[in-house]
Amino acid sequence: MSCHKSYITTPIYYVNDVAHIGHAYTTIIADTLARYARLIGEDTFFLTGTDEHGQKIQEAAKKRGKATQAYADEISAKFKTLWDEFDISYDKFIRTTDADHMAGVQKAFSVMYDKGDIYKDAYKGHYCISCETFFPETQLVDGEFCPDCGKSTSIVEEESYFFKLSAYQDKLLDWYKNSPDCILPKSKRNEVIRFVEGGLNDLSITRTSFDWGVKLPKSFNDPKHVMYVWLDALMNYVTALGYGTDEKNMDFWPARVHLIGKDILRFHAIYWPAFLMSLDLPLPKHIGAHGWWTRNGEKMSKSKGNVVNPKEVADAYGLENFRYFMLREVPFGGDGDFSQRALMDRINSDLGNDLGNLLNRLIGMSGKYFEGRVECDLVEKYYKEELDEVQVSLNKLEPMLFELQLHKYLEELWRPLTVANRAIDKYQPWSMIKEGKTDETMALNGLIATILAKVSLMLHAVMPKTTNTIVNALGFDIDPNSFEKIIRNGEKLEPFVTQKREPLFPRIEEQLLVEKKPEKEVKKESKKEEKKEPDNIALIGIDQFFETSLKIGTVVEAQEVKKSKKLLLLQVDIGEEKPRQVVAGIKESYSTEDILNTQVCVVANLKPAKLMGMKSEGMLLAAKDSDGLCLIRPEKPKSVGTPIS
RNA sequence: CGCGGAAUAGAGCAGUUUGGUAGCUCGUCGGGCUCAUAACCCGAAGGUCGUUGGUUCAAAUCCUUCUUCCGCAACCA
Repeated sequence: MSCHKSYITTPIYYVNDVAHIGHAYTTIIADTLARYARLIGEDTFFLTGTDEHGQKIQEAAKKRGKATQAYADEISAKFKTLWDEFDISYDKFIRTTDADHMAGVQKAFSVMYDKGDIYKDAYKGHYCISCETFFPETQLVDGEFCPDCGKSTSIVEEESYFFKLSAYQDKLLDWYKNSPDCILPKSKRNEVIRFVEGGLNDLSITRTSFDWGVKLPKSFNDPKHVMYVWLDALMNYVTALGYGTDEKNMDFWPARVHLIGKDILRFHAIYWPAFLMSLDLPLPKHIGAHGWWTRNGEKMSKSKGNVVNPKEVADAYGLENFRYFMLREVPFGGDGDFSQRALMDRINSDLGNDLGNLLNRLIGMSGKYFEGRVECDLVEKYYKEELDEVQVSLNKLEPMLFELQLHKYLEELWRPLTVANRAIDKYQPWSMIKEGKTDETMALNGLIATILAKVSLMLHAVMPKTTNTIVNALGFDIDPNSFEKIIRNGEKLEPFVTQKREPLFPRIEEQLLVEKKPEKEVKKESKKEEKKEPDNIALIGIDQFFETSLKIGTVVEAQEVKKSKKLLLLQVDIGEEKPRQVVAGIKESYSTEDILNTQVCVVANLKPAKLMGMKSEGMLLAAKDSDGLCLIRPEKPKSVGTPIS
């Protein structure tokens, strides 16, 4: 092995989320790699955990009337429990609220600062308080207003520490170019390269607007700052190994692979390596970004009620079957579709027919012809050709795994099963036994057993318990020792005796879970969810409501905005001298014909904003859910300029 | 013209670097077999390789036109 230490990570999951299939997918891929690494005898460290800092958590806890830490404890425990139920073999579950993590982050901050990569800036102007974001002069609307929310930006309001990300642009590009596999799949690497080539801005890495985070080291004597969530979160990958504290496991660094979802690619592929360079730490070998899961071809969303609950699926169909399905079904990096049909097909066809049934055939034949005895001594003598064919497939496997080509890995791993099933047909043991070819028949059973053993060993990382059940029937256990013997050294199986057993993968004839609820129920449910909202939103007085000027307007002109997916450029008459120009993000749901000469509700006293270079002097009221957007219109035509209240 | 990717059998995909008989999995149809979970094995049908033009003895592959889809960026007042 090229590296005898294997460090494998998942992201730390944000505790404001509920665990969904995406979390499960990342974690299962990582678990598979970790299990395989252990099986081949590598010293392995597998990390997962939770990200618990940030304003959102602080607010969420407050709303529920809980202490922030208590709230974080609660949700973090839910993730941990889920992974335990999912048989995830993590070596450490890190929490960003762990004392040694926080100490490590502070240490890193000092190191970066001493290196000159962090500077404090009183950032003159252009900080939007409500968006908590800085904007360069060029992006501001009319030289003052926030391009995001249109509110006035402030000049000296917020001070912040900055990380000199811009200084690492060339070094990052060198890394991408010199390490073709640093970001997988390759298409994502290209994306990152293009982005970095476009120029990097320095990164604001502290906040003063909330305090639920890691404080700066005491030596800075600057207590109002807490570290920004990405610096805090990303550092977990090394603090988990003892960075900045006992350094106990730092010899696992650099990571063999960071597994992530494609949504957080930029943080991992740009910020993280830059931080590491600043800390003079080596860079990870691979960053693997996987795609999304859809449900029956549709995007999953709460309002559609079609979110896949991984626990529910695992309970119904079997955890390891589900693992197999997720890894086999989609090419790494691509989006995958979850449907019970596809899952059932995989279980019945791949697992039941090809694998489980092969074990049954062996049990049947050995039972009928040899009272269950299976011996492998003569396998090579009679079936060399088949053994060689199997070996060709096995030899291809390992590189695929560490290149994250799990679907190809499993596809290739199934070839030996076909070799076995075909051999039975070809040599017809039921005829051989009648002809007195006892040795040949025994050897054929030995061949099947050998193939089952090898496939089980190579499948173990994906289906740990199931494969152990199989090899137990073949008289041994899966461990690094048996792996070494049977896979690496090609040793023969010891003689064993088979026993009848229930099929490993009973056929599934009907969907086990009730599919998507009827439309009406879904709507009810989403209404319920919406009802919850008011509890969380502060009440306002009527005066405050009247601060918003809403008016009826008629769209007198409408045209598409070129190069924009969402924007329409409208002229709306709201009873003033001239129609207002409004840039509305409704192109995906409304064409220019749909909206021309129709009436809409306009927010008339919004500060002007600039969108893709065009001035917008108002906004249209609309309701948006996952199915798209719907304008709010007067039920009957009203004269333009009519106030709404 | 912001950057990039993709379009191949009913479905999902490989093949394109380096032009030379279009392949895999599932599904469908036909046959075989009985050790086995209506499982297994063999065979067949099914594709003008998105569109236009070109280079070439020869194009899914190289160049060109257009169309559609998808990422990223931008943007959602």
